[in-house]
Amino acid sequence: MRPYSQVIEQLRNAGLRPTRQRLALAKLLFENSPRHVTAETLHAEAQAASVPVSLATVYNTLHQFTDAGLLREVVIDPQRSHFDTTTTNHGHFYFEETGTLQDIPASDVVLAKMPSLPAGTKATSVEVVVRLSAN
Amino acid sequence: MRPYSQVIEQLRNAGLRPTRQRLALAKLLFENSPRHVTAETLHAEAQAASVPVSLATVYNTLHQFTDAGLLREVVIDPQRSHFDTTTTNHGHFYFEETGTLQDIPASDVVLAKMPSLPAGTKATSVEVVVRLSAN
DNA sequence: ATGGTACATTAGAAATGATATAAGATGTTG
DNA sequence: CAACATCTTATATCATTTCTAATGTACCAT
Repeated sequence: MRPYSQVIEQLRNAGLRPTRQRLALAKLLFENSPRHVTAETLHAEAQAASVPVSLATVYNTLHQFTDAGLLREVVIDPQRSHFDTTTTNHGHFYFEETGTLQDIPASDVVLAKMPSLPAGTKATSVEVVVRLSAN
Repeated sequence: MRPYSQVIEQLRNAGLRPTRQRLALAKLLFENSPRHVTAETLHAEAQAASVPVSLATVYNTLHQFTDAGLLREVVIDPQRSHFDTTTTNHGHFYFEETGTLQDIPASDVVLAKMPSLPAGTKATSVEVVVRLSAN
């Protein structure tokens, strides 16, 4: 059994070597997928799991995974970047008090129609963001 | 004719004095509304218009206007915050190459239904973001 | 397999850049 | 004029990026 053969394959396709750090972070990310992390929270998790990895490497890895299509960056928090293991278009709830994210079930977000795009452009993502505060 | 009576009124309602700087920034913002700015671009505009105002004041003013409901903060760019003179819920195109924003006509963004919210929360905004790259 | 070489990757520290804060100077209101 | 808000400049903060030396990895030839 080779639990990461798929991730390894995707890393190779992206020209990324399957290093110890990348595999450890991939394990944390995808073993409990779907989930959302920030560089800080993932770094803290790695430390807690006794995976020695520097914060700079966490940042690099998150961006490399994003470029490789394994993650999606979610820009929703003015303070920090979030990353999502679900890479298909979908919406998010953002809890303003806690700064955490939650996926909106795809069935709950239905765009009646796709807006017509400016000439010469193509859409790289379509996202619906609902900001929430305590009631 | 008092071109800013409305803005002055709204500032007063928010407990903000209509100072020279605030009125000058309001003029830049709302005279060519609807529009989008960042702290940097608005500061540069003020300088160009010979309105001496510090960058710190621009930041403060943008947030005060946002709290007063005159502006809306748009979180869409991992690098900086954008502010929009249109405060009602609406969508944005984000041009990844240039980092600029453009409103999506409201008629073009129609949510088939509002997602059901987690218990104990209320939505403070609903936004649709379409990221664009060159075709 | 083994050793070697080129190159990718990592870590830690330092740099960067947007934004926030502090303290003193200035403006505004009553 | 007194009380207080606002502005400015400089400084602080914090997330993120960059730099550089050390280390790891892949590929090649033996």
